[in-house]
Amino acid sequence: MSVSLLRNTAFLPSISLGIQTISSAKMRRTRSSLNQETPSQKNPGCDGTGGSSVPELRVFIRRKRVKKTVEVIAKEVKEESSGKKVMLVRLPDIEDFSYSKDITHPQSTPSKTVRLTGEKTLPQLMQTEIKGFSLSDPLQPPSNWEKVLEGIRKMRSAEDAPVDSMGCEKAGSSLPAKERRFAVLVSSLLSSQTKDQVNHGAVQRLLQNGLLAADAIDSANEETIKSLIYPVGFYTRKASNLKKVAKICLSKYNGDIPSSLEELLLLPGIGPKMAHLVMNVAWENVQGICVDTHVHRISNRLEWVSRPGTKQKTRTPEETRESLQLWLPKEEWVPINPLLVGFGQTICTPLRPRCAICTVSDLCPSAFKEAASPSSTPKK
DNA sequence: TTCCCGGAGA
DNA sequence: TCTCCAGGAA
Repeated sequence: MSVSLLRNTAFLPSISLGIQTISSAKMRRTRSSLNQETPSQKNPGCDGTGGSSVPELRVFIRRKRVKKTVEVIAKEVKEESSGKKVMLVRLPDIEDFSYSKDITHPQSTPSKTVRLTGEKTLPQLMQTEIKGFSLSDPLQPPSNWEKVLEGIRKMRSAEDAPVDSMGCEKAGSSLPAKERRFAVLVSSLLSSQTKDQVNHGAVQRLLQNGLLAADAIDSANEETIKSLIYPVGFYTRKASNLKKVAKICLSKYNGDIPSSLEELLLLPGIGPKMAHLVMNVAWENVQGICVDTHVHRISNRLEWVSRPGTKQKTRTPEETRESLQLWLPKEEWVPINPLLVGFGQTICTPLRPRCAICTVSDLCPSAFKEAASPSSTPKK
């Protein structure tokens, strides 16, 4: 729930804050590492309830890329007319506001997106924030990220990786819009856990056999589909998923594909990575960064992402996506995937990365920390 | 966390 | 011959 809220509000003009509870000890560490006074220290007379029952929250404002650690000075639980219980918290120096957090589902604790319940407009909130908190500690993008990206771009333009020519965005590019979208969906479904060249061949065979449309797949024999898509990874399961997806597209979307992230995720065999890819490519609607294993690995090696409130590496591609989206400018959300995938296939490989031939190794915190490849030439 | 599949590369 | 890759599902 919090995730979809976050997605829906992150780039709208509505006021949306990310808040996560962190422990007092962690908070103290954060503070001392930043060597700064807290807002409550500046304003000790606040009428907070104090005591250990008041959680400390980390607050950041997405649109301004500002992150500050503050203490909550008051907390109360209110029940709304709908029956939903909401925790209202008050933050120091922003006394006009309260922030609410849905506590009806207490199991979803680590990271919350909450809505402002006050009546201030966004510019007014910004003024308050800027007045209340110094901007000396904004949620900064990682240092030199633009240099790193530029360096990777240059390395990538110098050679070809499989992703350059075989990506799913090429699927059915000559088809009418609806068929093209379905082709993108099929290509995405098949391409997961599969070398791109293999996937490309499978999509071509489906196309040549007139099986790149929902109705055709729905009426086709599963064994036929299976033999056509072989040897993509997990072809048995994918043939079965393809049939199910075709049936759903036919019955619910008139042969077209779902146009929202949430509906795409309901399709069997479509997870977060592919759902974002399909939104980007088929609908040209960027809902989030398409994070696969390469983007996940490289973002962590560069220390571009971390688990919320910590410096630890992210553990899943989804965590990486959320962390990356906090600072990466939206115009980079689409290009970052092919860029890092290609880089990850040729140079920043999972095993024995080729740091010796990487031109941004001097900017990479992880350079030369893993066993290097005996060969200095990248594989194709 | 483990399994799924087939191919690539150590 | 063995290990690794790759994303989703259970």
